[in-house]
Amino acid sequence: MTKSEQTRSLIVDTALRLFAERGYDKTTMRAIATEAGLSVGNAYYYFGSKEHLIQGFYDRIQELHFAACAEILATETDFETRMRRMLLAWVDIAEPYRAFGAQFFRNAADPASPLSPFSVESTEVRNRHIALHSTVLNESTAKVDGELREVLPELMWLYHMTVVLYWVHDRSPHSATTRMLISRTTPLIARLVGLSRLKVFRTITRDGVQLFRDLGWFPSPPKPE
Amino acid sequence: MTKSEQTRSLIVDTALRLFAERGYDKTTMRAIATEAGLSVGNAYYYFGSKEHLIQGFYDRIQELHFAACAEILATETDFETRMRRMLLAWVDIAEPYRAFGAQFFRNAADPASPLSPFSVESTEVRNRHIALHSTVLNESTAKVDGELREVLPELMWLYHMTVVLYWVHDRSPHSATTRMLISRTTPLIARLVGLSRLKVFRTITRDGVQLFRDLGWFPSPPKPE
DNA sequence: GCCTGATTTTGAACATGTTCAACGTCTCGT
DNA sequence: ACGAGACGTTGAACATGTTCAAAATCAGGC
Repeated sequence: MTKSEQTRSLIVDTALRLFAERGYDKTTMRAIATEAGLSVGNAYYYFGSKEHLIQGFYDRIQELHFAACAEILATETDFETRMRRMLLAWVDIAEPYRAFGAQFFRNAADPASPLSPFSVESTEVRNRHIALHSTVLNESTAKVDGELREVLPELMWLYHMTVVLYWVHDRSPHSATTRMLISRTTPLIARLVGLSRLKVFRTITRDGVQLFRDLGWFPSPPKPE
Repeated sequence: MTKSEQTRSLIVDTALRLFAERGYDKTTMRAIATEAGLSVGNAYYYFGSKEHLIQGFYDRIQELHFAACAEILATETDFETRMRRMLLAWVDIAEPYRAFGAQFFRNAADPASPLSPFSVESTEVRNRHIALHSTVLNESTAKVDGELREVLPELMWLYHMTVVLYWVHDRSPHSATTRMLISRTTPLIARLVGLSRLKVFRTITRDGVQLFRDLGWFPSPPKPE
């Protein structure tokens, strides 16, 4: 690890600690710089803005989530169970950050922000996450309509994002309500996915998949600066 | 209209004009105050923050949208057509604000913000909007499963919010992609709603509706200050 | 008309994210 | 070892949302 990488880590560590202690808004760039033992300007040399520090939060969560999923996905084969446990694991991991996690999504919802899950800058993280959903699906025993199968991981990711949106609004202890949402929607989804092969559904499934394809991703993701 | 109301209107008018001219971020509170012919502090006497000015934007859009829908809903009886035209009317009306509309949703996504469509402060606007969706449904010829019918307007509103989320990311000319999304999802939804009465669907519909009810609205909406 | 309290208005001061010109340090070819 | 250019660092200055004590204005009672 180079000196420069060390400094980056140091800044992210300090920032996340302070965010956890006082919340995002209450943590000033001056405080972060001071705590990390460098000047304000120097922090800006490494991170273009305060928002960019949040990327460290995302990366950390994703890393922990992937590790937690490895166990689950190695032993479980039922589609619904895999998906449910994968999502619940995410909630477990994100739990400590919930208090100030909401602050982050203010930026995430801004299409112009590089932190938006739909942004070009997030492509790599997003694709890695979609790949995780692929694994959940492909190594399961689920029987899925052929056409749907191809886009299903992306749809599952969108479903995950919806759960996250719900989660940031969730004030219940231990994110209980979000957990309920997950435990009760995954069976519904699994059933719908199963039904996708029925004749009555065939045409509607096909139309839906075709529309999703025609839209590509989001209409025209923000250009990289 | 009292003097005080006039001043409020004046501020909102000035702000919206400047937002449209230069965008949200580029418009400073100082500029708004100067243009409106008052002091910065005075603007803060009427609006708690810059964000609060955005409420004026929402109100204006809703008013125009309701007016536009009146015509449509008076003549058309087909459910899918009513819903589609209602949504397309929204896009028409919001079009001029699209360039900076995205900025607004940064706040809307923050659960702590009174501007969030899910917030307690937005209850009235939200209910009025849900009532509009009720009208779209109830005065149409659509045949819907009884249980589903009760919650469908709320679900339609959530669908509308999803379209709006898509719209803020849309960079295509004349919001063409969003329009395509609308024109092609409404038939799917209408078909699904129709299918809701089929036997295969009955149980899944019932479970979905029950879950929606159990969740209440969002888990625990932010308390009013 | 004048007093009193409420309402409204002011602008300077403050907090904080961000920029930038200047300066230091490190690397590497000669 | 030296010079040059790249890389890293600094802190003061800037921009802008927000606050607040003071002043101005207004409304109503006498």
